[in-house]
Amino acid sequence: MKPEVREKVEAFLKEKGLRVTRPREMIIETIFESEDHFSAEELQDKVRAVDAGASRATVYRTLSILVESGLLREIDLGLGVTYYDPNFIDHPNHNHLICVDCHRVVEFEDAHMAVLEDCITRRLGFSTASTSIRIEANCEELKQKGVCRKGHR
Amino acid sequence: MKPEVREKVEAFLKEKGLRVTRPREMIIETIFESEDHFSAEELQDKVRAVDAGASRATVYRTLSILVESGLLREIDLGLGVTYYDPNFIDHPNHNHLICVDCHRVVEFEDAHMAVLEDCITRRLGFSTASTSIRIEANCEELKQKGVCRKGHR
DNA sequence: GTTTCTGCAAAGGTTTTGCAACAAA
DNA sequence: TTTGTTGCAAAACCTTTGCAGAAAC
Repeated sequence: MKPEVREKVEAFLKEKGLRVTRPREMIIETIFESEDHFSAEELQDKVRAVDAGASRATVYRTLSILVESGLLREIDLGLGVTYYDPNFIDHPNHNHLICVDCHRVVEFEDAHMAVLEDCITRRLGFSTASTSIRIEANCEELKQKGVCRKGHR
Repeated sequence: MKPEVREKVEAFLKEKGLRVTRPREMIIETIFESEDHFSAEELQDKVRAVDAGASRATVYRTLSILVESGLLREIDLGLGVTYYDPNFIDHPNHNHLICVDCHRVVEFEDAHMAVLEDCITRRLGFSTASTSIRIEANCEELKQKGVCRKGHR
């Protein structure tokens, strides 16, 4: 876990008066030790691998707390399960491109996009306090060579 | 149902050799007689209101067929239920702005956005065959006046 | 010692599916 | 008549919740 992330997480726990329990600690550690997106189930499997684990209920409850605090963000990859993104602490303005072929997710930041997004949003009568852009696309590699790095499909 | 929509839907049914049954007819008619987004449950309620209705299973099965055919698109409004958008036949390139405050959904098309989206997508190694952009935003009206037209929250 | 948290198991809600009866072509 | 479709009910899924025991502070 990066120092600045650890700092924010610890500050958050202290501020909210949340108790530092073993399951909670393990879950938070596991989430922020990687930049990968994950589902609740994937998280639980990871936690179980390094420790006694935590119950499904505790996993969901901890996720819920972190999302509410803004440290973690829910993202929809169109797979019918909620995924979570731990990278918003480091990159508050990133967006996602989701490959509909291989389900690969690529994070990107683009200043032009941010400006344009802001224009459009205002024009429609909204403010940009909390926007997120998701692009669904097709894998060029798959289209041309019939395969893609992730190997799905 | 607009003529061009009816044309495409009928062509699709014929091409796939799908039978024109009463429930199927009613469901398709109901979907495309309005431009509203809807959930499976909302659709079933609407169908039930004008006719004997159709079972939940048939509603879901018909939705599934239409989505597969490209006549209807699933959209995620972040409400935990799948919503459907019947407007892609008329406006294949529109995008959605979703108000996280009132859940209002605004459709928009923007040429600059389309170009930029294409640039970013290519730069990342993907093709733009099937992209969609979703902007989450806050309602300006709600922020300033404490209410918004939809009345939620 | 309080207060919060955990785990379990049950419940909740949406979507899918197996199967026998039924209807379209 | 043949083949595809329907409806029902059950199952499958993911996620949430009530509650009693356990753990943090």
